[in-house]
Amino acid sequence: MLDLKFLRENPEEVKKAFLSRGLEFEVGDLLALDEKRRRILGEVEGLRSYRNRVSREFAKAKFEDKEFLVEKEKIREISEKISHLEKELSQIEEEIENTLLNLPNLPHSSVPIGKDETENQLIRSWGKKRDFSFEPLPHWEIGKILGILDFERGAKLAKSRFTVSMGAGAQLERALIQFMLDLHTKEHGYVEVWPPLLVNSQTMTGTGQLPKFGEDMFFCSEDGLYLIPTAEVPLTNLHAGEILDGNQLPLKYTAYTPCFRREAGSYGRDTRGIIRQHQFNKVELVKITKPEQSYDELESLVGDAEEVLKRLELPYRVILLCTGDLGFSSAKTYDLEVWLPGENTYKEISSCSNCEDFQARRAKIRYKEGQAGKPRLVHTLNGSGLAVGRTVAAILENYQEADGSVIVPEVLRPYMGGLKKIVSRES
RNA sequence: GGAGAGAUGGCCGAGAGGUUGAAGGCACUCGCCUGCUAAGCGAGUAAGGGGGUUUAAAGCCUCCUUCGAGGGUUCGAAUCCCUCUCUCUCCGCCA
Repeated sequence: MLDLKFLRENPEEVKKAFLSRGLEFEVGDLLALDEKRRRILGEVEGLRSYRNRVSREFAKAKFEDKEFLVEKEKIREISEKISHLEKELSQIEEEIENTLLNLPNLPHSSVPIGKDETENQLIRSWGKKRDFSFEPLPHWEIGKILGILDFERGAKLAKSRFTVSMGAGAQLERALIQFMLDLHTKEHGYVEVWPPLLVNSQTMTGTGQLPKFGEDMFFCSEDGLYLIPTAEVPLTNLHAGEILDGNQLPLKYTAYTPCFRREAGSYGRDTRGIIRQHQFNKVELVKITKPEQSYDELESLVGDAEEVLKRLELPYRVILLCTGDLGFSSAKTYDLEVWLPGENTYKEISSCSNCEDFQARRAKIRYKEGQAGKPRLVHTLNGSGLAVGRTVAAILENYQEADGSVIVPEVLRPYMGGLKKIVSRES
């Protein structure tokens, strides 16, 4: 959420920042509303102050005095006026809140200006694309040949964009989750969390999914709960409403969770394979930091995610998103894109963002340095470390052999009972 | 799902219509005292918002709000009434 004070003092800067995201927003109305709010607030407070003072005197007064009765009537009228103004005030405040909740974050100054993904910046590439002596297949073909990915039965059980993983396919998901969690907890210092997969609307508002993106989520209306689209939601909101001890920052959390997305409006994109599913596994990384350390922490967060790809020996590149491609809550985002030889393309497999105080302001996550001083908003960061389904796809495509079998990456073998090669399953 | 009890500051806990933003304790901070430690003595320690002061921040001054959330009664509500949420105990159900 945008800081109203910042907007008040830098209206032109804010306008320009939104424009760089492709959002035309007239700040004038909001500022006028804010001015009106402060005017009425001043009036209400003055009246309340008067009422409080007189009421306190009543405590000592004789209740039968004529003066008391007259004054009492007067205060009654003032109270009516107050409640009238309060109603107006809360309407204005709601309108302001509503507007602010629907505005995206401001891009960081290091983010390149650009209108869409074509203007994203390549930061670095890693790994060598393998030379195939045969035509590499896309992962859905390999999955079918091996009998480890079943799209028809997924659609039968639920609907399209649901897939059943069988045998080594299911095992591969589990092995990857275990491998990633072990890496992040044992070597990168993250605390493992197993959070609720259903959360309430307040939590969804804290990280920015609501009110704007309700359509993208599965919602259980009976209970007012949403299925999480990413573990970023419960992890970041863990400390919602809290004032943390500055000495404990940064906090680093990791969680494996299934993620649920309705993918409304993505018809026709990635319709084949397991790249875009309604339900997928992901290991998420979240950091809660002081403002002055958040950009260093973003770099190391990206490194933590990259390490997974390096150990799996999957070629990838790091992309810095331009202003026009930036997510709603993010001030700066790096995407990791893994090489998919079967589809001859790079595909996003991780997205690492610094949300600065955007989510912290919504979720009221603050910290205090020692005894003295005011609470300050923390910065929140999140990144995939990694999307598990897409990692499976990348392994199938990068490690495929001419006979249709797939070599198991070395680091995963201990997690697969020593399995070195996935061969066709007798179905 | 049924019955009952409860929700107060960083924590524990008093408070039952009127200078109570809230006794007391614990914890913490600063000072004093003391070979060290412990104890003792003194002072202090909630958050949000508006306005003022300041180049700005910090700080300071001032006002308002907040005792789970929302609404009501009243000149005045932590205290009375209603609704909701959550926690605990017992019963039922259940992996």
